[in-house]
Amino acid sequence: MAINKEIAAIFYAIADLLDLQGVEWKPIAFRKAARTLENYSEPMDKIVKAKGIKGVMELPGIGEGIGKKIVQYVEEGKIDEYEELKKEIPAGVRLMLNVPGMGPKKAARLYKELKIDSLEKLEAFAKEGKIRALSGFGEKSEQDILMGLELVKKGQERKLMGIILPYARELAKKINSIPGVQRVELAGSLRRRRETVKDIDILALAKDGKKVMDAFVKLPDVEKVVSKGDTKTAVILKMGLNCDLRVLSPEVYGAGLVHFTGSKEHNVALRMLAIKKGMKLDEYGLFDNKSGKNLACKNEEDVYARLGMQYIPPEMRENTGEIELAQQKKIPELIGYDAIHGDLHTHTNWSDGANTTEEMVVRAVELGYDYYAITDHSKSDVIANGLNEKRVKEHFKEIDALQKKFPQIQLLKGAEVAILSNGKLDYGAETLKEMDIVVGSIHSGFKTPPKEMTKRLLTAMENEYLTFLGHPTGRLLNQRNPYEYDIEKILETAASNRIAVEVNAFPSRMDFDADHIRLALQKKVKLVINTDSHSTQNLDFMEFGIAQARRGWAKKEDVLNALPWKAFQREVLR
DNA sequence: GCCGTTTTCGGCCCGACTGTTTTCAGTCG
Ligand SMILES: Nc1nc2c(ncn2[C@H]2C[C@H](O)[C@@H](COP(=O)(O)OP(=O)(O)OP(=O)(O)O)O2)c(=O)[nH]1
Ligand SMILES: [Mg+2]
Ligand SMILES: [Mg+2]
Ligand SMILES: [Zn+2]
Repeated sequence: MAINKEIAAIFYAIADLLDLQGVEWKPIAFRKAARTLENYSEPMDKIVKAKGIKGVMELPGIGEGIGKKIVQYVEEGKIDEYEELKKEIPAGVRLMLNVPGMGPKKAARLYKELKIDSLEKLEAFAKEGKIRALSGFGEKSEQDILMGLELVKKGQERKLMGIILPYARELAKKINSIPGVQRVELAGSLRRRRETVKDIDILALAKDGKKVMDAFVKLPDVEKVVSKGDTKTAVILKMGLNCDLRVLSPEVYGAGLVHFTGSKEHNVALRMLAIKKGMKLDEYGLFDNKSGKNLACKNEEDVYARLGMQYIPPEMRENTGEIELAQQKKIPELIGYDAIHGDLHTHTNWSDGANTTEEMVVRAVELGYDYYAITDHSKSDVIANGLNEKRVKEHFKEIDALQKKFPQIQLLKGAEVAILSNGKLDYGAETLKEMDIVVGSIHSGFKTPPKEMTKRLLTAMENEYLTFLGHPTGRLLNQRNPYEYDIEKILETAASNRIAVEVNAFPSRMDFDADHIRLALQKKVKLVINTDSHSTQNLDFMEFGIAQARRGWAKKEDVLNALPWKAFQREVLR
């Protein structure tokens, strides 16, 4: 897992360095391989050990050349070509690529012709007006570089989708009320519901693009205009993110939305498919090469259909096999956004939640849930004000009383029980047996070596009371890496012990991720989708968890809390 | 460097916007 990310990072670096050397095509190949590794949930060392180079060459975009490099990294912890490239090009030159507007061609020229090999030198040269001496560079280029350097210093990290989506919806409404705008859609990674987003991409349909753009850049949300045309405008928003607005004519809604939803890799794959079929695909339509006729542009369905494919839901558009599935008409019926009947991982102010149990239950009733589990922290999670056995009993008495008051919802007693370092659960059987839902979570010892961590989880999964593993990799987006263990082994055990795994919808968690979900489903492990709410507002996070499950190609049947109460009771509670 | 029911060689997505340009390369989405 971590090793895949390590190798991917090296491949991205190799791609950049080759780009700087003006090498053609190879950078694309290395980036494609890097992306394959990032999305692959089995660690490369395991594959190499089991099947050698043949094993890695089965993966898309990985052939003999790149395969050998993976094997070398697994065996020696380094890759020769990368070591060579690093000697040829100073690290600072690659960093210069982070400056917006600075690509490999410009960076290479600044390095070759002015010996600029660091961000500091770049700044100094720009300030002193020494860059304009180069043909093709001018005063404006120097200003752009200086402004770009400021952005690099700020260091923009990707933002949490769950935080940005509500804001983006509001912004979309404002754009929708610009005169002449007929329709607005969120696009890009937001529409695909990636767990993090770099920017907000919005598609607007209107006849007169220029008018819309003029009004758009005057919105109070806009801090600064980066570029502005009649059909494409990029701005920096006051809230800190960039926003790309694309305005297209309503007739090309479908082709435009396919294009602007992406992913890039999905688009490229679709376009190559079109080429094979004697057509051309862009944001204005799918065109027949011979007649030049626009064959499909109105709806997304039309575009896919004309390419011989089923409609592909946005959450699946990552070019990780969905195109082949759509060609075989085997796109799964993904779990719907209204399919969840109960939240199974929630907190109250008995531990570290902000609201009372009753306030949480009231909101759960409002959300229309059939059942609702209250799962506060266990005693070892002291910072989270975890409950000892005595307080658990008291809390459960309160829940019994609330059940009488709210007969329209089935309240489930539970706990998010710490999995201790020895793998034992934080409560004994006499406490656990009183519970309907037992969430097993790791909240300590994240750096435990993989072998021990695997054993720890296996021990926990021996516990007959365990219902599911909570936030199963423990990652915190932008903050903490996943803890490492043998995921395949754990999933196989989960399947045989009938223990589910969670898709945690909390915006900074979103854990499992899409690739782990797909692996879990391959192993016939059931999912539960929960908010891990610490307040009544948090209960609205459910849609993000469902999105994540859809990104992992989950169907309703794969998700335990998509079962209506009676079936849930029969199949899950014991 | 990868890949193949039209290819084992010769392709590899395609268009918008900008700056420095007299006709377009570079970057980006
Ligand atoms: N055909 C094509 N489409 C692209 C390319 N780059 C981007 N797009 C399309 C698909 C993207 O989803 C969409 C928005 O671009 P972004 O750079 O904002 O990427 P995206 O939103 O997918 O991810 P992000 O979270 O912003 O990094 O534009 C490209 O190189 N070719
Ligand atoms: Mg985007
Ligand atoms: Mg964008
Ligand atoms: Zn929790």
